[in-house]
Amino acid sequence: MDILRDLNERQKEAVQFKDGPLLVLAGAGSGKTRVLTTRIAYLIQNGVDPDNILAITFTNKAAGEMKGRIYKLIGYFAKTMQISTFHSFGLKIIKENYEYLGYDKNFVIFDSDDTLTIIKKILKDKNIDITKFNPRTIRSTISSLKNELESPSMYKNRAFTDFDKLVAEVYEEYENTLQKNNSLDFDDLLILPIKLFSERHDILESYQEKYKYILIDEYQDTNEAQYKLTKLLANKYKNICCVGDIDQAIYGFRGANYRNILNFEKDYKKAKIINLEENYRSTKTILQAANSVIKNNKNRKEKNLFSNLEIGDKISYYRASSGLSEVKFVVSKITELKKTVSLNDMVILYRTNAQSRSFEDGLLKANIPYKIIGGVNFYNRMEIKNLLAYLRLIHNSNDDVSLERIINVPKRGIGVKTLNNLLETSREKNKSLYDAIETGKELQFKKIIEELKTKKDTMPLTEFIDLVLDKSGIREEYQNEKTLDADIRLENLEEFKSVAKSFEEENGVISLEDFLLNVSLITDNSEITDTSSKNNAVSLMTIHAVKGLEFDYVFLVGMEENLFPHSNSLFSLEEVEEERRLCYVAITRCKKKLFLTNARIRLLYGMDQINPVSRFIKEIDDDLLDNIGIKVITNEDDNFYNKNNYDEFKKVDEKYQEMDYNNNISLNKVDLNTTYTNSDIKYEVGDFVYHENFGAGRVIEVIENKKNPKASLLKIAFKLPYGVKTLIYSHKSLRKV
DNA sequence: GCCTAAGTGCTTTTT
DNA sequence: GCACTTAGGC
Repeated sequence: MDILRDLNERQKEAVQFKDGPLLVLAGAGSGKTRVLTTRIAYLIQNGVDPDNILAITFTNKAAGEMKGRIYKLIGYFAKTMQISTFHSFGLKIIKENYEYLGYDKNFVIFDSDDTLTIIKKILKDKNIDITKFNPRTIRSTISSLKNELESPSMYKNRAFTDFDKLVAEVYEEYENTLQKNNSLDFDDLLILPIKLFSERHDILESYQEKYKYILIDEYQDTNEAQYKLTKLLANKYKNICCVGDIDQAIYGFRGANYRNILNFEKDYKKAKIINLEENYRSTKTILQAANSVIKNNKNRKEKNLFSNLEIGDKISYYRASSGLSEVKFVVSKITELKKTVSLNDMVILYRTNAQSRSFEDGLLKANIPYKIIGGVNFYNRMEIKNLLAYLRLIHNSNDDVSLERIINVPKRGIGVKTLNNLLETSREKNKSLYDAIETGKELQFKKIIEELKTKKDTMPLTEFIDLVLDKSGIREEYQNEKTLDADIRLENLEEFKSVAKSFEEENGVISLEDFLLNVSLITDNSEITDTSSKNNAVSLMTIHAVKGLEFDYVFLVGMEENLFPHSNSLFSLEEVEEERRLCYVAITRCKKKLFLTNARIRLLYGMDQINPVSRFIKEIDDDLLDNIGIKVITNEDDNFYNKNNYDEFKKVDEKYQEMDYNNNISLNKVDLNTTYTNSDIKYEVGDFVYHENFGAGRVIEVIENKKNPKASLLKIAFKLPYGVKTLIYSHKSLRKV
């Protein structure tokens, strides 16, 4: 079979390029995955041993998909090939070298929840006020440091502010705690292999020999650690093929650095570079919209992505009066579409997970099946985490974090006091909490675990899980409760068992150890949330989660300033540009028809927010947009709100909601007869104002300039998604409401 | 030690 | 709006 048959010239070139460094700059929808998979097949057809190929993707989903596609091309060989995410590849290396790295065989991986618990505990021990220093911020700072390969001692030398000094201390303590618990965090999965390779050249060389051909997907999203890891591995043979697109770099917040792409030529002399610029996915209209948005980024390389597909439909833009009416609009469109189109071809995309709920409600009411990808995690539910903690403790009795979690679950009368005593003893005797248990109710708990330990290797995993549920008393507790909530939790536990079962079916007999390690890798992002779905369902997900996928019909919702671009990003150009790339990713997922929506007022986190139209909408050429319903983006329209006081917003909105849904036209006739002038406005504390970028706000302080009253400043409180932000402004950028 | 009520702070995106 | 924490009564 001719695997090259359907490729264009550029794609062929990329596939056939054999030895040496190769960078493929692949625009959205240009057949990137196809090139990668075909290239792998081609290498194998031309004599490369599949065992010598390493392919790295970003998500488990992408890895799975790539495996499937290679399997289709070349069959059997695909099974043994190493196709995985950076993190699972790292885990593999660690498993093969745990002793050298100083871990016991039964090490476990802590997810971000566990690590947060550790950080909180360290802060408590140090008597640090948690309200002053946010544990999450500390955690993410430590994570960034780790990904930048900066050790606690290195960081100490350059920590000068109070916060930095604290982080340095906590970081050191945190690393000790992980070590003591015989555990790793996610970042360690990348760092430890690097450590291993840097210290042991012989080991590095054996891996270099094994992985003679390396392929990396989504290269623009690699961070320092990932970059370093690939560089080490590729250093000997330099058969490295990286694929990426700077315009789709959306993981800067996690330390990814798209400049790794720009530096490729410096890193690998005589690198071959191939541009893929023909888009096979989207209509001309959609592609043009995407291009007109992304061209506003200053930090990028100009490129010319084109489509030879039809012009297609215009993009529908709907500005709803409220969050609710935005939902109604989307649901009504889906209802209409589903008469002729499969629900599987539709997706609702949003910037933040919090936005999914209202769409869920709407779809539920309309009886439209949907599935949520990502979002509130199955593995994050209390009952699952508790069960996992049991399993982990059984597997690794040094795991203090898990022990603390479950020693009193279900209630055994072991409270704070007992636990503190136990902590004391464990510290004195330098033992793990588990080993420090000698008396009392704790001992009964220990006996349960001991008994389970002896049984763990005597039965299939699913049976063992049942045993844990019974012996621990978890099942009994929920059964006795007889509430809907408890029933759901029981169901979730059953669901967890079936996850274990499918692991067994896939891999044959699986040890508790392998199960735990595998589960922790999918822990933080699953696609299990699958509420009402059969085989036919609308997908809901964040834009981050949709990367790499495509849909005929895309609803991109919440196109408002503060939401998208997100309010946290507005203060830095770099971050706004990342938001813009995110928008580019969202638009380019769409094959046939794109819907953009937003709301004038929305209820978020319990408060009303009034946001301006997203700048990304304004960046799209007007003639590509088809405005449905009320007339939009005109100044008159925005002024409509500005002319009212805030309390009236809501009343007007209620009216709007009825009207714009049933009778769009009448809205244009609304005239409030209020005049508005820009000069000589006196502001007082309590006045409502409207700002171009931040939306509605309220004056909390007037800082007068007596000499020049017009230069007086105002302290304004804006209601942003997570509370109130105060900013100081001159009159100029504001309008009184 | 356990339970409840009240209070607080928060959520950008993910392996 | 929610999840998590804390205080105080039992």
